[in-house]
Amino acid sequence: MTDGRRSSGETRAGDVLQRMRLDIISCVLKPGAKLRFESLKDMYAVSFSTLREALSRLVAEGLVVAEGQRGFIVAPLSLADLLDLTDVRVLIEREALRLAIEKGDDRWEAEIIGTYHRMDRLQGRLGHEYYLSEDWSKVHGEFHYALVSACGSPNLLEIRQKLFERAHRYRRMSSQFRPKWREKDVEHRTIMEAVLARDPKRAADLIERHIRETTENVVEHAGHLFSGGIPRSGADVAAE
Amino acid sequence: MTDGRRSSGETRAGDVLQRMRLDIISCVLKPGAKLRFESLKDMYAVSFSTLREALSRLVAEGLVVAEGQRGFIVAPLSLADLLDLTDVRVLIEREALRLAIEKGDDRWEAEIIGTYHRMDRLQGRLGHEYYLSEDWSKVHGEFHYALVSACGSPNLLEIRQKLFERAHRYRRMSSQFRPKWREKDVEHRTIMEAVLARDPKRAADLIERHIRETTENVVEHAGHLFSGGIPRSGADVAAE
DNA sequence: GCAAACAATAATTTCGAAATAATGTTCAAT
DNA sequence: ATTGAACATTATTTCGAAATTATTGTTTGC
Repeated sequence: MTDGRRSSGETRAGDVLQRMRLDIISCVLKPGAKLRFESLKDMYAVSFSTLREALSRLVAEGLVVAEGQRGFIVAPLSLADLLDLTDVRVLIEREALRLAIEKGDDRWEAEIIGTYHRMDRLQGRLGHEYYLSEDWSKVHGEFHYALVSACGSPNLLEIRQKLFERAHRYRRMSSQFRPKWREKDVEHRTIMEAVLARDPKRAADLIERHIRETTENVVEHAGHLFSGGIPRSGADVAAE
Repeated sequence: MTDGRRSSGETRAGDVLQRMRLDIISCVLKPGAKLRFESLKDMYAVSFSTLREALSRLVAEGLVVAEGQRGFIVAPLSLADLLDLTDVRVLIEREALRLAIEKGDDRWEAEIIGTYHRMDRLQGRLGHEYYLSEDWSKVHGEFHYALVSACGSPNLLEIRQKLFERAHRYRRMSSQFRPKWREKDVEHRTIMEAVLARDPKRAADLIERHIRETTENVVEHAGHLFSGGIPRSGADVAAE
């Protein structure tokens, strides 16, 4: 074993999978970028087959695209995909939140309050550009997960998680253009309050607005980064 | 190349993936069964790595479960999973159908009528045990896909497809106990009529009933095949 | 007789070389 | 100058052996 930090019970391929997923979500590996095996082999210090396994799983997650027999690329971002993703996320998040509010117990409430607190404090510590921090993104993700975690549906949670991760790449695009993140902060608190007050309709409406406003932010501030209405990869643009 | 039938542009791993998926869905590979590499290597005539890639993708699709460093098993079926799957499918199918009815054009209508016709004729040819036929299952799947295909959301369609395939394994369980498939036949026609009449509410209600009744059928006729009512994985049980 | 430690076996997981497909280049013919 | 075929190069895909890890069976000490 070359890396002692590998968590027990995990295969090396699973380990690389997680690391690559984070790198794609955080755009270290850029959308549309070609994934050459030689580079990746150095980057993650594993062999062809192990890489291939990780890439294959990422394909099924929608973060990587397999191009026939021409290798793999990081799944491109496009306006069309963002808009579609947003609609599907709204559907899933609303339902998951509704169910969680219906079924959640004390422990669930505590987890929400806890993650919100951590997110809030970290935010204060990081200052006004907190949204650029990967640490904050992590806690932010945990907060949103906590909200719906009590929905009782493993399938819904799994689908939600994959969509959330894909959406993070778009969020990151707009974060570089300093959007109105202060408003987002208030939204998180408002959502939490509605959820803890067990108001499913209000909570669902708030989470929908939360998601849609973020999307609008991306379209407004970073929409010009997309080639057009047509979903095209960065590689395609570079090739012109 | 050992197999000339490999479709162009496809990798061998992708080919094995498809074949394994069909074998799992049709329960040639039985739920919970251990997937030993030696057997699979003979069965699909490929090497370790190629198999591993196909298995990895199936893990991400939820048809196979990776057990730490103890290999792979076919994803087990359980009552809890069936019930959860049913609820999520209802959510997705309703929305997809609503959108399709809103956006569908003439070509979409024609495709629905066409697949229904094929399904109906094949059924007549196959006689009263048509539901055991894999050919019929294929057309049946195409009919249900046709209904929602015009929804305009690639993400929704992809999620729906994966859930549909997973559900097929449960449908198959009950089909061996001769459920009331004749009623299903009438339902398909009724659903089609509601869809073509562009009645989203009625169509969504019908598709929901269609899905839920099939689930109830499975629970009633084949529920005893599940280990217990409690949703627990083999790993959880072993850990106690 | 039982349990723990150890050895033997059988499985999975990883590796890097070999095969295969895609891409880029040269060069002749129009 | 442009096209296209043949060749060279580069990258991916596949393979099977080697390393690692789990499982089974055996022995040893209590």
